[in-house]
Amino acid sequence: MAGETTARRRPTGRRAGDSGTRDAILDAALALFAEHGYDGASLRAIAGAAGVDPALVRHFFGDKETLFATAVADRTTIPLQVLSQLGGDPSSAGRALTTAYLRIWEDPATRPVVLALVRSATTSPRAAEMLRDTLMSRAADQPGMTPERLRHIALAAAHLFGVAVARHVLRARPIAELTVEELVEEVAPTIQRYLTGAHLGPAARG
Amino acid sequence: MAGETTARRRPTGRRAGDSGTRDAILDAALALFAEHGYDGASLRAIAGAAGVDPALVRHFFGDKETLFATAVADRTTIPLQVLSQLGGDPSSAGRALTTAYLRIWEDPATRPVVLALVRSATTSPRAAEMLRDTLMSRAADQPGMTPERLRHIALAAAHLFGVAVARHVLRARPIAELTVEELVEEVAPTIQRYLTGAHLGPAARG
DNA sequence: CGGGGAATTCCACAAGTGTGGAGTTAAGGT
DNA sequence: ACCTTAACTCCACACTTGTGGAATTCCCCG
Repeated sequence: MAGETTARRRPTGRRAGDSGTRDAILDAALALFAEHGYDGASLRAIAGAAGVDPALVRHFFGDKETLFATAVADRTTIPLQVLSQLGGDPSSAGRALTTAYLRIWEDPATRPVVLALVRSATTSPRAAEMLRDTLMSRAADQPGMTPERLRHIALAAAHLFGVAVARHVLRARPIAELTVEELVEEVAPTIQRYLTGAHLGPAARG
Repeated sequence: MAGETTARRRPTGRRAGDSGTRDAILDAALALFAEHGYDGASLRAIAGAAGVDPALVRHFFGDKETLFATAVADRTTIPLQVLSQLGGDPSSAGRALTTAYLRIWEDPATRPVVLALVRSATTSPRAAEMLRDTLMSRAADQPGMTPERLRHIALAAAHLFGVAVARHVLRARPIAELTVEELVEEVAPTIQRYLTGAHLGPAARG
C-alpha cells in the first residue's frame, strides 16, 4: 500500500493549524471574477485555484452570489477613496479626482476589484448595482448636494469610467499605451471643468 | 389518431415557400446577445425565440462565434456613421459627433448591436475587438491622421462611451434620466474641445 | 480526556451547454 | 419526371455547471 504512484488525493477532514483557506478562496475568487466575470468564473475553477474542494466554497459562502459579494465588494474601500477627493481644494479637485480614479485601476490591490465589477456588471444586474455604487460613486448621498452639482460629478465619473474601460478592458490604442501621467495630463483639465460647472459651451449662453 | 391533444411537434422537412427563417434567427440572436451577452445567450434560447430547432442554427451558421459575428457585426454600418462625423465643419464637429454617437444607443435599430457588443466585450476578446473597431472607431486608418489628433479623438470616444454605458447599461442616475438633448448640451462642448485640441489646462502651459 | 462543532473531502444529481449525425420534406434545374 | 441541393427536425453525446448529502479529520472547550 505504500506504493501510491501518482494518483494522490487530498486527505479528507480538517487540516492542522490555521490553514487560512477561507482567505485563499476569496483571493482566488476575486482573481477569477476579475479575469472572466461572474458567469465565466466557475466555482470549480475558483476552488481549484485555491487548492481546495469545490464543496468547501459552498460550506463557507453558501451560494455563488454571496461569494461574489464577499470577495469583491466587502473587501474594498474604493468608494471612500473616490469620494474623499471631492472634498478638498476646489481648484485642484479635478486633478486629484482624476489621479485617484485612475490609480485604482493601476494598483494591483484594487485593480481586480474594479475589473471583476466591470466584467460582471454587463450581464448581472446585481453587479451593475455594485459598480454604480463603487465607481459612479454614491455622490448623491453627500450633504449639501444639488442636482446640478450631482449631474456634473456624474459626467466627470462617466468620462473617467470610459477612459478606464477603454484602457484596461478594451485595451484600445492609444489610450492603453499612454502612461498614467500622460493620461492625467490630458483628462484632468476636463474633469476640473466638469466639477466647477465650467464645461458648458457658447451655445448655452445664447 | 386524429386526437393529438396539445403535444404538437413541428413538422420535419423543408417548409413551403420562402420562410425567412435565416433572418428570424439573426434577429433573435441579436436580441438575445444584446440582453444577455455572448455567453448568456444560449443557442437553444436563440432557436426557441426564432421558433426553430437548435440544429437549424448550426446548419446555417456553423458555430456560435460565426453566428455572433454575422448577427452583430456584419449587419451594421455604425463605424461609418461615427467616422463620417469627423469630416465635416470643424467648428460644429463636437456637437455632430456627440449627437450621432448618442443616437446610436437610442435608435431601436442600432441599439441592440452596441448592447450586444458591450455585454460580450467584457468576457470575449473577440467581441472586445469588434467593439474597439465599432465604437472606439477606426480613426487610426484615416488619411492624414497624426498621433496627436488620434489621441484627442480617442479621448472623445472614451468619454462618449463612458456616458453611453453609464446611461444604458449601468442605468446610473442622473445620466440615465436626462433627455438626449440635455445630455448633448452637457457633453458636446467638451467633445468639441477634445476634437480641436483645446482641452489642455493651464498647467500644460507652464 | 471526551465531545460538540468546524473544516475538509468525495460522490451524486439534475439541469443546461455546444456540437454532431441521421433522417424527412420541399425547391430548382435539367 | 428525376435528382441534387437546401431547409428542417429529432435524438444523442460528452461536458460543465451550481447545488446538496454524507463521511472524515481536527480544534477547542469543559
